[in-house]
Amino acid sequence: METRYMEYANLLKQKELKSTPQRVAMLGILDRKGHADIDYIYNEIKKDFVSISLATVYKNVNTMLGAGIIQEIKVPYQKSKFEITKHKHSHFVCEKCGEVYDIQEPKKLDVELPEGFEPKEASVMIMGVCPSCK
Amino acid sequence: METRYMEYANLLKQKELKSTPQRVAMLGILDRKGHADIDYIYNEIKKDFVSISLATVYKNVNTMLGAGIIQEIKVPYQKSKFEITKHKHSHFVCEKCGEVYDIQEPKKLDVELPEGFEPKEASVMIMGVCPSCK
DNA sequence: TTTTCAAAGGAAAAATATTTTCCTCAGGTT
DNA sequence: AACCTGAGGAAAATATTTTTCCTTTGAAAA
Repeated sequence: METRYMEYANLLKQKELKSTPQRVAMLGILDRKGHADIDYIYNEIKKDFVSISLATVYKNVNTMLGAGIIQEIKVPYQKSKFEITKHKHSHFVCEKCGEVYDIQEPKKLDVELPEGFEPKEASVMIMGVCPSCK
Repeated sequence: METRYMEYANLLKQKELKSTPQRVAMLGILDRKGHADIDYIYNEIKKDFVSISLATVYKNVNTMLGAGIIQEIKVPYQKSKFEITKHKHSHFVCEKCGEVYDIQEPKKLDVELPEGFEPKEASVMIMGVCPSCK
């Protein structure tokens, strides 16, 4: 996965952020897990960076959110999860295990908006049971 | 609005919860505002119940959530808001003022789910600009 | 009505969660 | 190699939410 690390480093630099081992590791964790909350990221990264501070994880999450490198997903009944920004998509959340999955967004979505409402974008979330939990 | 208070009282009793003036007031605030976060509810209710504890607001929100009387709405970039449970609907969130509006849900929603995913329900949120902010 | 009792309210403390401060260190440029 | 700004770590400060403990009250029963 050497190449991946380089990708993350470049991604950070493109956004005018310093590429640090901690940030690269965080992106690696998010890439592998798909969707992770702060605690997951912190516990995972501690395996490689034993003395990393939780504050660093928070600070990097906020910085990378601000740069648009990652995005926050607010999930019902759970702490927010984060994912690396990619092509627009929707989410499926398993109500058994809580796992979040990316799914393709509906091709079209006709919502009836009252007069004067200007839609900019839509987000769709499906709750249900995932294959592993059936 | 006398009648409304009776409605709230009955609503609580139907769910086996004690009807207290504080709970009735909270429901009244939610009904009037539509969607409110903890701080809004607390600040509003303090006008009538000067010495109410923030803990009481939290406890009642959790209790009424558990009973299904109210529901939590996780809004991007904001603290969670709560609303009285009503017929199923979607939400429009104004990215300028943060206000949440109820809108009718899309008639149909065809999402392509990978094999093995069992959808139970969908939630749609539209971000955009509301009439007041245009 | 009065009595009764579990559940609710209030105050304060505790537990969680997140951000900030402050100082040292390191990434990336000169 | 030297420089400088931004990043990391530790700890403190804030913010948020829950719990504890004791008093009060809603509402059912007597």
